[in-house]
Amino acid sequence: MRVNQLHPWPTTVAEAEAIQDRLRLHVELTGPRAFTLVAGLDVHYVDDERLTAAVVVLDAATLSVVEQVTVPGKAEFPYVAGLFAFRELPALVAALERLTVTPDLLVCDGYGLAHPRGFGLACHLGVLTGLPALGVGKTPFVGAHTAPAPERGAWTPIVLAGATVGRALRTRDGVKPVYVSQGHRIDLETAAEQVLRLSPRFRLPEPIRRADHLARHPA
DNA sequence: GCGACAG
DNA sequence: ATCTTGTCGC
Repeated sequence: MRVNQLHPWPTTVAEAEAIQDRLRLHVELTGPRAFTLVAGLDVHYVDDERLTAAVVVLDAATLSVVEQVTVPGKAEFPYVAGLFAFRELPALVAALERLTVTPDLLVCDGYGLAHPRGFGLACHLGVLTGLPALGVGKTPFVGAHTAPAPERGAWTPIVLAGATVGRALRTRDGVKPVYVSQGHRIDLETAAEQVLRLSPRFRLPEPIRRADHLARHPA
């Protein structure tokens, strides 16, 4: 698939934050409610410099693999919480560009709106590609929330500065929740619904599990 | 001011 | 992210 050209790459924290503040204005919080091709994205670090980006496209109805791609790369920015996307974005974009199919939805490993400046990795990837995107975090990051009930499907809002920016969502009975937030062109209800539907068996959505596995064991 | 801080 | 054992439960 085709991805818009990357903006000039930041060298400093201030430049990176300025890019987030500018691109944030392009985020759309509503979009399609159903999808046919869902992509999971993840990165595995070989060492402090080198990494492997993986994208796996699944049939949304059957969860079977339609296409998968890995791309070697390097971390393009130091790790700074809140600027995490700048490490992995170039490699993830390169992987997306190698896809012969265009997914309907990007399921990203990390946050979207639930971010200090409201522009996490899922928003960034969504805006660059123009595709609906959502973020799934494994640990709480920003905002306040209470623990959801222990049953699969239970959820509580994540609130930041008085606004709801995501949901703590239980995808398995008695297992730690995941943290869902909107990336681009999707509403929160749909994002949470998709994460639950894509996680029929394990805590993490199948697209992310597949991408994680592929990134660790490149083809 | 200090510590904590998505992956 | 990663370094890491055994243990419990499906």
